[in-house]
Amino acid sequence: MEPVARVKLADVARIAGVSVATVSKVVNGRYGVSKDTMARVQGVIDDLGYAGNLSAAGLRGQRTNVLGILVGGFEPFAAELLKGAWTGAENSGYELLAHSGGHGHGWERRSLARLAGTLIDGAVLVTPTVLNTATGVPVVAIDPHYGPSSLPTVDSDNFGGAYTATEHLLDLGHRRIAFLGGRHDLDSGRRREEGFRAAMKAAGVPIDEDLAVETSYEPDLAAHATESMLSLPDRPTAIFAANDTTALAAMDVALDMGLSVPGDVSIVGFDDIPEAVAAPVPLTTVRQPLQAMGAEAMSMLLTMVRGGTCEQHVRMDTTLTVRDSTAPPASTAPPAS
Amino acid sequence: MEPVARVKLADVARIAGVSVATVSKVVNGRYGVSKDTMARVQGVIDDLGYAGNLSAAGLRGQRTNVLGILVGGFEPFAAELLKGAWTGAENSGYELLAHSGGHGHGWERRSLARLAGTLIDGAVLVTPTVLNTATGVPVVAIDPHYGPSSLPTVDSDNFGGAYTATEHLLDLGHRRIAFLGGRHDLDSGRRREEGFRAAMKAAGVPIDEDLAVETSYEPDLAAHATESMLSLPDRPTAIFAANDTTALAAMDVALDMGLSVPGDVSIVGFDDIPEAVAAPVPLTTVRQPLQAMGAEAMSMLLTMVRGGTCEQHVRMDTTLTVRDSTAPPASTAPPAS
DNA sequence: CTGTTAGCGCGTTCAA
DNA sequence: TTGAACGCGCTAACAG
Repeated sequence: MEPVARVKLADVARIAGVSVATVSKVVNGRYGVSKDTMARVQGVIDDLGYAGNLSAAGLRGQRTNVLGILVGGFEPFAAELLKGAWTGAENSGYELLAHSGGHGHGWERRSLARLAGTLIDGAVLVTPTVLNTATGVPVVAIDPHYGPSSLPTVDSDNFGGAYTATEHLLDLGHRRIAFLGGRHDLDSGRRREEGFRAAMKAAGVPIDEDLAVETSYEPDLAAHATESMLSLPDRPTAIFAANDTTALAAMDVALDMGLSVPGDVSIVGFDDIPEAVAAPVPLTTVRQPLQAMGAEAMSMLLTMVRGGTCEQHVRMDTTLTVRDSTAPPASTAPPAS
Repeated sequence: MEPVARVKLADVARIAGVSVATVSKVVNGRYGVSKDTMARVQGVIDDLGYAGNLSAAGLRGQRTNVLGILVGGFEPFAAELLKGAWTGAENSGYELLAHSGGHGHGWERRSLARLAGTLIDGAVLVTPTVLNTATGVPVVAIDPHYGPSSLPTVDSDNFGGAYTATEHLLDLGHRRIAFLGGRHDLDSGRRREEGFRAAMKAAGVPIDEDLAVETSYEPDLAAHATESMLSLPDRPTAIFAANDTTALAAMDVALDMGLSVPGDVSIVGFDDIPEAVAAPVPLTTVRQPLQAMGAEAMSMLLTMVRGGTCEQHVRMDTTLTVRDSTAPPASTAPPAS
């Protein structure tokens, strides 16, 4: 026994005394229905609270008027992009469907395959690493594997941001700087590391490779690495983490170890997620305009689904946002200017 | 000519030299396929990168292993709930689909009708005002129209939170307090107003009804109302807004008018969205544990889709979070203790 | 203007 | 162990 029968097109048709085709036309605002019939059918639709089944409509028709945002998970980074994408799609006539496809490798291709064409008319892909563009619907990538690719892409100046952040630490007098690297399978991750290394090199400061680790942006890995490094006899005086989540994990560890931030160790992050400013010690970080990036990607997608063409690559600026987690190293006098 | 053909079950079957039924069994791990066949089919699936179409599978089958979070829009409040719901669903074996159903009245019923049963096996409804439970799938409501209803519900102590916030302003010495009310069609909105009124009454401070307006949580309406009230000869010395979004809109207006916050006017919000702490003047607000609420709702939903029964009503505590947007009124000495 | 009909891609009988 | 056939709810041709 079905718990409750959902009302379907055929129910409306039966009660209104017309065929399903006619109801479909009314629902979709197609021409070829008399005013009378339309009114009667609409009345039944309202009475019954009928709303078309998205799966069925998508499976049969060509369009759904729904756009997708495909992410690995609803974490703070993706959530900011979501907010931006939503504002970018307001009054566009499209509904939004955000899909969290699980963490396994290749989720982006899988998500796309499962949704594209039938459920969504186009998609924004967040940090995709595998790009199989054979999907049949317009796709825009945010912060993908290989910077600008075959897909229209939105990213930010990761190299410049990392360079500036490292310079900031160097200017404060830090020399022993640890680097919590991100994901090497993302263009952004590699560029942040390049920016770090370039700034160190330009300052003539050698990098202790034991202090440069990769975390894949996993907070747990970052926490472990931080604990090891801060337990060293000659521990680093500063940590540059390739994203805020790992920076905050590092901060937690440092504080738990009884160290002062920034007194004993300075910490810089990357992204400027909302959690950065709300941290125990407000985090100095490289700001990416995440909401603007989401809105821009959505705007590009809208252009494409409407048949237009858009920029192949939009790069946003990053800005260093200095808060309370960075200061000169304790044992060092401020650098002579 | 189709742009690109998506790979479907039939393609896999053809290339593997078996029927679609066999491929379907392999995909869904059903019994009745020889090891050899299974391996060959799996190989083709991997080669082609096949992933089943969600619409078709949902339309035909009974379950999709996808849970929905239905919201009016991806704004900060909903985004926090999303983050929590995501953590609550990790390692559950379910994918998540967040749907932003547009702003029209009745979006929650419409969203549910379009997704439930075929696309999603259950749903978390965020601030629904119309609850037609005839959907056939388990549903959990967060912050609904009428507190605990026929649906399992998660909310927070809205009355107590508003009472405490008002007391805070009264304790600081404020007497002329404006109230930017929320949505009367939400239980939470009415309770916040009740809390405000109860605290004022308990303190013996009369409410100037001209200073108590409803904004429906619309920032524009809040901004207008604030501008009017702050232009009064005897303007209020404090504003209690029923949510952070309207509180921040009020703050913008006050600052734009050249007033000091909290020097000229104190402002208190409700929710503690991430934007509250990042505001020009960090906002004093009543904190709802939004992420915990999202996680709890998802956990209840998981229990239900797995056939269990869950609490009918979970109420979370609210806590006043004092930041920089509140202070004693300028012209008044601190109250004698 | 209205109704009949044929699938969209898949899961599930049931027969081979 | 495998495959053919049916139908989920809907849209789009086309026929009336």
